[in-house]
Order: sequence, then C-alpha cells, then structure tokens
Amino acid sequence: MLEYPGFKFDILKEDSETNARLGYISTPHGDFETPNFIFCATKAAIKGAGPDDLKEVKTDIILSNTYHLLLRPGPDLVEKMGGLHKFMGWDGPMLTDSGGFQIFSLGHGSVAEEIKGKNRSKGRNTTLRKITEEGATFKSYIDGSMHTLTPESSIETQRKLGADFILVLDECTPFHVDKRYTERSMEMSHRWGDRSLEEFKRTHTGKQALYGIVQGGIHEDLRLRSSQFVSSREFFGHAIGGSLGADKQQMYDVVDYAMAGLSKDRPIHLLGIGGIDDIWENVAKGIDTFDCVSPTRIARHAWALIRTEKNFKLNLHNSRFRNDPKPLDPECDCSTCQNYSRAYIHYLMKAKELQGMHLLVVHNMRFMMRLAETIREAIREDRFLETKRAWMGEQ
RNA sequence: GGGGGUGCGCCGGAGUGGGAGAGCCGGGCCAGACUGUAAAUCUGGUGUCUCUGACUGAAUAGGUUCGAAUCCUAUCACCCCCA
Repeated sequence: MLEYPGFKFDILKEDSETNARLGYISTPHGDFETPNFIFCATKAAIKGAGPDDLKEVKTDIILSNTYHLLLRPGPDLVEKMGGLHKFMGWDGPMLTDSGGFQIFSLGHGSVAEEIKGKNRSKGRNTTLRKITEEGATFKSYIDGSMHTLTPESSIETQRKLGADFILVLDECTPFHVDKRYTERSMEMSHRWGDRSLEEFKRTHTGKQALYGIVQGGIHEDLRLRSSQFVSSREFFGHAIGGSLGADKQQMYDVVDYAMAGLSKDRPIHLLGIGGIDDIWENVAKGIDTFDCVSPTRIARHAWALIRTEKNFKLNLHNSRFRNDPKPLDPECDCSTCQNYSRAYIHYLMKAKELQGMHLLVVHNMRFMMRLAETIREAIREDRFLETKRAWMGEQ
C-alpha cells in the first residue's frame, strides 16, 4: 500500500444542498483549506509578481511546469540549487504539471483556437514532433534541440524539481478528434498513469504526492471509465483534464461525468479552469482545487476582476478610466486598491509601464483569494447556494 | 539676402510624379479575444454621410487642362547649400 506520510486530506464540512465541500490539505510545505485556487508560475515565476506578493494576497499554493523547466534551466540545475521551492523563493505548497498540456498546446494551439478551428499562432504546432506509446517528442522552442517526455522522465524531472504535488504524464486530448481517437488516447494515458505510478513508487521519498488524471474528452462513458481507473489506483489526488468541451454547459456536463466515478475521499483538481462562474459551478460539483492562467494573464492585458462588473471584469485600457479617481474595486482590500486610482493604472497600462501589470496582477490574485475565502466560509456555514446567489446577484 | 529641395489623413515612413486612393507599412488611438502560459500576446477598427453605396480629400489661394497630389504662379512652413 502506497503511503503519503507528509500529506493529508480531510473533509471538514459538506454542503447540504450541493456537493461542495470544505477540505483541509496538509503538505510538507504547509497546510491549506479547499476550495482553493492555484496560480500558475509556469516558468518558476508568476509573471508580474513575486513570492512577497503571493504572501500579501494570501496565496496558499502555486503551480509550475515540467515541460518549460525541462527545457530551461533544466531539472538538474534546479535540484543543484536546492529544489524549486528554494530556487524561486516560495516556501509554501507547490504543484508541478507533468507537461501533458504541452502535448496538446504545442500541437494544437490554445483552447480557444482549437475549439474555433483557428490557428493564429503560426508555426507553433511544429514543435510537437510525435506522440507514441513511449512518450512525446518535442523540438525545443529555445534552441531547436529534441526532447522526449515519457511518463518516467516526467516523474523523474518532477522529482528533481521537488514540488509537493506532482502529476502523471497524460495526453491532453484536443476537442476536434473523434471518439475513437479520444478513447485510444485515454487508454494510453491510463497506461502512462500506471507507468508514472510505478516510477513514482520506485523512487518514492515521501516528500511528494502523485495525482492521477481523468481523460475521456466529452464522452460520458469514457469519462466514467477514466475516473474509475484513477480511483482504482494509489494516487493521492485526482485531476480532471483533457478537452472539457466547446462551451461552459458542456464543461459542466463533462465534470459531472468525471465526478461520477471519482472516489470522494481524495482531493479533486480541475485542470486549467478559472472562470469566475466556472469556479462557483464546479465547487458545487465537488471540485476542491483549480488552476488557470487567466487571472494573471488578463491582468497583464489590463483586465481587473471585479465582482459587480459585466463578466466580472473591467478593461483598464478603456478611455473612460482616464480620469477616474476611484480604486479598481471598492470591495477589495489589496494594496493596489488601497493605494492607487483607476486613472493611474489606466495611465500605466497606456504608457506600457510594468508597474501597471504588476498592480493588476496583485489585484486579480487577491480577487481570486477573496473569492475562495468567500466560498469556503459559505460552505463552513452551510449556505453555499445562498451565498452564490447573493455574490452573483448584481450580474 | 541668394540658390535648391520637400509639403497628403492623429504622428512617422515608403511609394507615386497628368487618368486619384479615403491606398501601403509602423506607431498612436478605439475596442475585443484569452481557461493544466512558446501570451507585457493576438485580432479587428480608426475622414464624413442618409453606409452592399455615395461624398469630401494630397500645405494655402489661384491658374492651365476633358481631367491636377502630379504642370504653372503666388503665399506659407520646414530642410539643405552659399553669403
């Protein structure tokens, strides 16, 4: 029986009207409550913010990416520098993605492009060379060198990086493939999952915990099979990955399909999802953690997350903020909202001053943390739906 | 003071040198997209109107011509050379 000695997942409270639950996760680098949001520090850095900012906005856990760090600076260097925590100055809980998403994104472009059948990122899809039973071969976007990611090498790399939570290598199946491809891909991901688990056990140190990933595209029967597969293996937690469909309703359906087969005594992560409404909807289905580049990316593109605005956001590029003395968000307690006006942030963004991005990144991160706090309090007090309705009320 | 050159759209550049072009490339400006980040990226728009079509427009004012951004005259602005 595989033990995860430094780790623990407890369910503190379950909502009586939905499947939402309040959880508690312990790791060697600290504990945190769920539901929670994991910020993406893909290349061992949150773009536009540092560890001090993460602490200031009360972030619990962040994520980094095996694929990017494999190409540069390389896992051996990170290991030599004392591991990812020390290397990047973050001493809290951390997760690394396996590189599975790059098997998708470098082959097909972004989620939106792939669903809409566009490919505005010309040439990008040439860096994924091939996917075989053994693994995936990439051409480095940095120096053109060839790299192969196998389930074993992904685990080995993640071992050297040293994040608390690590993920099995999977093929993140795109939307525009037929069911037959999705099924075969899922079955290969399952074999990769077993190989990842074998490698994990072989070199187990007790300092890391492994998550299995549910695939199966948009198909109910495949999602059920895949979720039953990961539940049957000795993973610490589960992650739902792959194509979640073409629109939000389909995503919610896919999460339902996956949840049907997952054992609920393990933490469940929904990969790559971070829309504000998506978080409310999926917490209600029992999702414990989320990660998404959106809060920090849209911040760099001048969008501030604000509860009362249309689609929960405001574009600070817009000329109407040119002489607006108000803070970004009157409800927010972050340093950006305490100290700066919309006019100043608008100006910084127009002037392309880095500080503008930084201020917006800090605000959006704090927004996500306040959202998570609100959700946890609602579950704790057993009034999740009531809180959700009130929170969304002004939309 | 004399000679030469250049002037177009919010700005800069390229190009044209009697049959136009509301054209090209940057930038700016106005919006939008973005969901396990090759993303401080990418896309669209940017004279006016009654908008599938019209109208106005090439420094300013005249002139030549069937027709002028293009040729002529004057004026203005800027640049270069000479004094």
